[in-house]
Amino acid sequence: MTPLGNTELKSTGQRAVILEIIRRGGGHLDADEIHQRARKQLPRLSLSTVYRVLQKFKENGLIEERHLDENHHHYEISRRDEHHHLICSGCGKVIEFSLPVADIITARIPAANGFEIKNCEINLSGLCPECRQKA
Amino acid sequence: MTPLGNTELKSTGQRAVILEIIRRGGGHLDADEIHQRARKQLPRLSLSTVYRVLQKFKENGLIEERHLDENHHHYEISRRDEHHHLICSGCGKVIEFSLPVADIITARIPAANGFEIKNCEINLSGLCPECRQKA
DNA sequence: CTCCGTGCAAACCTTTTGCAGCCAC
DNA sequence: GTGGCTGCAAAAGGTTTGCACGGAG
Repeated sequence: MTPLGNTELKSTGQRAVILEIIRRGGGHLDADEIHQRARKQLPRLSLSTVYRVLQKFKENGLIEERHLDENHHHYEISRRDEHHHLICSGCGKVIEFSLPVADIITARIPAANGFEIKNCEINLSGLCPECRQKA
Repeated sequence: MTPLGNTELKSTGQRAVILEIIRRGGGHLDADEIHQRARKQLPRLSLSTVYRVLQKFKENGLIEERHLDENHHHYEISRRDEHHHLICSGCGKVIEFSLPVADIITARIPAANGFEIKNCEINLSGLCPECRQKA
């Protein structure tokens, strides 16, 4: 098999399946969901392999780890744009949006002067219009 | 003993000690650190009590839960202003700053229209000027 | 042939829960 | 006196690790 992306990772069936699932997953799958979906094709795939593969993918920049809630890690394919997620605590709907938060902070916060922001993640939750109406 | 704040919580020695530790803690203690510090005054205090007290304090708005890293919950005394944390991954230094992110998003993101943002937390990490120089 | 990758089981760590006794109100 | 609070121990849930085997390069 050909290598995964431009990485030095060995290309295996498990990795191909997992990467494809993440790609198709719309971006908000946790390890357990990935495992369950992957098992349909690879019934003997173990959860620890999923975790190890996710770790490797992350190290190699193929995917990014998100923390949409405080209990799980979620994974999505790496993208260029800085984007964030707004989650409805009523129905679980996820709204994605772009906002250069790091730039805004650098520009507006004197205390952040000279600080090199490497990682920026926003966790937002609230109620979407539909759920507000119900409440 | 007098009630804690204006809440309906029963006032106990354990709660007073824990609240005082959080107050003095500069705002970034996790449950285990709180437990260890509290034990100096209450050697028999159990970790589960710490968790239960934190839960109660949170429900009653006395403290807020933060997620400065993905592995632990951190706690700080509730404040009025929307403020966030910039963490140096080199030395662990925490820079606090105010920024009405929720307002910025509401104003700039059409997709967020009608969404009621209840909770907003930013996780930022990077390198402070000193650590940048060392690297 | 050599390592890296994998499955399995067990360990780990933070957080939660069940239960019996205790204390603030 | 009663219901909430506490300590202890055990469980839960997500994630990591040790080990021996197997497969990619």
